[in-house]
Amino acid sequence: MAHDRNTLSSRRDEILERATELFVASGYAATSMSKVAEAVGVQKASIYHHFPSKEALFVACVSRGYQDYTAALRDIRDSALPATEKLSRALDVVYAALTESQAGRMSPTLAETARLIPSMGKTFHDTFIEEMHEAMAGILAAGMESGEFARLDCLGLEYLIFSPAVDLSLQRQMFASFEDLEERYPVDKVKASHLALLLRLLSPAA
Amino acid sequence: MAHDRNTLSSRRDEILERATELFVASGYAATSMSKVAEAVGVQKASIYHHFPSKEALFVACVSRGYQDYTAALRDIRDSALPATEKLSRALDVVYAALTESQAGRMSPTLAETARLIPSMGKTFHDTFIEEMHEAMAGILAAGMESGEFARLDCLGLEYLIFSPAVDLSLQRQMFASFEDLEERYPVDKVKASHLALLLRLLSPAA
DNA sequence: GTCTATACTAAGATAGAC
DNA sequence: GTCTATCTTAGTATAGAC
Repeated sequence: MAHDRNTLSSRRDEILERATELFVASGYAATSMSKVAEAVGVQKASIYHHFPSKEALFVACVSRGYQDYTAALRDIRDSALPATEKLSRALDVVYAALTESQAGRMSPTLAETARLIPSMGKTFHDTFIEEMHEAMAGILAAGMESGEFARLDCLGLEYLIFSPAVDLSLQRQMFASFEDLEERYPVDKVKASHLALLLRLLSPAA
Repeated sequence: MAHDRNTLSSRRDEILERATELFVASGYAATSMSKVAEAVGVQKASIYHHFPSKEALFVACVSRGYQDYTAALRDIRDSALPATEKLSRALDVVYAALTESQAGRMSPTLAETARLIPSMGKTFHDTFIEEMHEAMAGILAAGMESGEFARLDCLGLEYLIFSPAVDLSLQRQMFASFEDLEERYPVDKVKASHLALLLRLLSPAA
C-alpha cells in the first residue's frame, strides 16, 4: 500500500518471494519457518520480526499475485471487443492465473488451507473468486444482450467456463511428478478445445 | 480383499472409519495419530499395530470409498439406456462421488496430499480418475456412434463434464464455514443446470 | 533489524510388559 | 492386540543481547 519504490527491494519482499516458492513446492504444513529463514539466509527469529506468525506470512504470500488477473479480466469486460473475442481473451487470463502464476500453482495448498483458516478462505473468496466471477458475468451478459451469445442459464455456464481451468490446475499440481504430465495435462490443448466447445454452446444459431 | 464377513467389524475398520472422519474434518497434517487413537478410544501405539505409519493409514482411508462409484459408472456405460439418460445418470454418480462420499469430501486434502506423497497421487489417479474417465469416454463414444450426440472433441468435453463437479466439491469444502454455503454452492441446482447445458452442447441438431 | 539461545509443545514412531 | 513409557525430532514462537 505504500512502498513500490524499488523492485523486490526490502527484506520483507524477499521473505515473501522465498516463502511463496516454498509454499508452492511443499504446501503449507511442510513449509516451516526454519526453512523459510534458511532460504532467505537469515535466522528464524528475523522472520518473526516481519510477520507475526506463519499464518500471516502465508496469507501475505497468497494475497500478492491475484490482483493482476482480476484487473486484466475487468479490462477485457470493459473493452469494445466482440463478445467471442472477449471470451477468448478471458479464458487466456483464467488459464494463466490458474496454471502460470505462483498463486495459481498453489491451488491444492490454497484449497486445503482455506477451510483450516476461515479468514484465509473469506479473503480468497472475496478478492479473487468473487471478482473473477463478476467480471465474467459481465462479459456473458453483454454477449447475450447484443445477440452474439445465446441466452443460457448462467449458473452452470460459469462453472463450464471456470471449472475446467481449476481442475486442470489442480491435476497438474497433484500429478506434477508424472513423467508424461505435459502430454496428459496440456494447458494449451485443453484451453483451445475448451474454447471451441464454449463457442459452440454459446452460438445463438442453434 | 478377504474379510467382509461382518459390517464395520474389526478394530482395523473402526480405525479407518474414525481416521477418515478426522481427515475429512481437519486435513492430513492437522490429524495426528494421537487424535485418531483418542477418537477410537485406544492408545496411540495400538494404531501402529494395525498401520505401519500415518501415511499408510491415510492411503488406506482414501482407497476405501471410491470403488462403488467407478463400478456404478461402468454399469451405466454397459447399460442399454439412451445416451442422454446414461449421461444424466453418470452425472448423478459423479456429483455423488465428489460431494456426498467421504472420499469426495476429502478433495482438498487429497489434492494437497497427492503431490506430497507421489505414491498416493499415482494410486488415486489410476484407481479413480482413470477409471472414471474411461467409463465416461465409453458413454460419450456410444452416444456419438449412435448419432444421439454430436461428434465433438473429447479432450475438452471430458473437462466440461467432470470439472464442474470437481470445482463444486472443492469450493464446498473450502468455504464450508460460510453461512450461505447451500445457497451459494447448491449441488442439485448446479447439477441440473450443468446437465441441461451439456445436453444442448451435445445435441446433434445444430 | 538481526542475532543466539531457549522455552514450550507436540508430533511420529518404537520397546517391551502383559 | 493393547497397554505404559519413552525416544527422537521438529515445530512455532519468544527473550534479550547487540
